Amino acid sequence: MTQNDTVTRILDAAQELFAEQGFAETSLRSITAKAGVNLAAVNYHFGSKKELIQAVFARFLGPFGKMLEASVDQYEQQNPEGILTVEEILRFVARALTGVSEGDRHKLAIFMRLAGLAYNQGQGHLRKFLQSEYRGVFFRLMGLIAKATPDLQPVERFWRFHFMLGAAAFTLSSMEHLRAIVEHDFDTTCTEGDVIGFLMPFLAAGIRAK
Amino acid sequence: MTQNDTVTRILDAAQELFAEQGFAETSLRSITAKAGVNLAAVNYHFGSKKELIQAVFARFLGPFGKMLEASVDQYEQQNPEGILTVEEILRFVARALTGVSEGDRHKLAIFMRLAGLAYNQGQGHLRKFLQSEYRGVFFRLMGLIAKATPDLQPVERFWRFHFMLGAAAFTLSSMEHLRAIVEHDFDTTCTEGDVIGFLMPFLAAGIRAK
DNA sequence: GTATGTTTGAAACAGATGTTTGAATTAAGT
DNA sequence: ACTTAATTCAAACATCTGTTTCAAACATAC
Repeated sequence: MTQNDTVTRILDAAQELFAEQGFAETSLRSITAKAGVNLAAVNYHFGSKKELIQAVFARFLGPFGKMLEASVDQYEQQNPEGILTVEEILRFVARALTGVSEGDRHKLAIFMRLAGLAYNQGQGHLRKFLQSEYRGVFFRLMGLIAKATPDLQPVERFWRFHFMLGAAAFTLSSMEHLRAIVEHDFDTTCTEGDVIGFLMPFLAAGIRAK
Repeated sequence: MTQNDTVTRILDAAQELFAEQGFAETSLRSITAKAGVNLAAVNYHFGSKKELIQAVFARFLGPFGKMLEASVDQYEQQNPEGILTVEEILRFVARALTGVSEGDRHKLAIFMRLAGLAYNQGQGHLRKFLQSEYRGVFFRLMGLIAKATPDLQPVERFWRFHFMLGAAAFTLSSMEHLRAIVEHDFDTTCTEGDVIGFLMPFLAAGIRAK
């Protein structure tokens, strides 16, 4: 009801509108209108629109990183010297993603869109913010993949890792649109879990091709 | 030298700035300034900013579609009843892409970045425009892939097609940045052809996983 | 060379944007 | 209860946006 409620409602509204329209296309006025708060509340609580975008992302990234590291830690404690397969790594990632985003359908799409934009944009506040917050999780993941694909040349593994990242970021970030197409063209519905279920064997097969 | 020159210079400048900054983030004033033309020239020659965005795409997508259809036509004439493998399809696409963008080494990366942005950024009009103008090429490609993967469920094939699209768009659009990382971290250089050489087996293995 | 249609140019327009202000309201501390 | 700090609110601000205007420059045809 006091500060926390306003902050949360702004984050919720911004998250949803960002997922629907993108960042530049979403105005602070539409966010505050949807949240039912005053326009000035954004600048009061977050400082600027950029910081609001980062806050939306941080609210997802923080728990995701912790959840992923926790499951990996737990595995490595129970299986010292154990080596994860690619599928197991992907399953850890998927579980962390869906675990964090459960209860809110757009959270995953937002995260992926932000990740994709920050990666594509050669510079900007998004990329810097993402790099500083994401670095630890990123390198940990890379290390696991390296262990799982010992007979792959480092350079090719680097590229394949980014192919995976691209397929995931690109598809999951526009999942809403693609799911609408599926519903229209194939008369079927796809849950978020279905898409991830399709995605994982694709990625696993790609990374150990040939 | 008169009209055509102004139109071309606007398209060139817009193409480059869109790829660097995105659509919503690029103003008509920055475009006309870079092109060295008057601000009103955009609305005079293209009608609106939306139509300018579409024109940028049409200039690349038109020749690409024609070149792709031509090579497929030629193949089907020489090999009636022949069925292309996934690798051969990808090679046709790659050849059409590099063929259209030859002469400008960055054109492919720019277009891929634009394509990625078109998916990720809002721009509903772009999606509709691309769907209505290039449905032919899209469905033709889909049909070829369907023939090459007969034992795949249509819905899963749809998703895998977009996984491929995502891996390609994401990676090729930020190829320059990723190549810089490779050079720094692995002390090796990767040509554009090398990356495509890494990409194609990854995609082929992914689309016929399991 | 004059008339006609096309393209450019500088300026203004109408509206939306992120941000700031300062008073009013609410909550917290003592 | 009184003070103090935190929060909300309506309004204004400065700037940027895409678009329009209309006269000047240009090319073209007769």
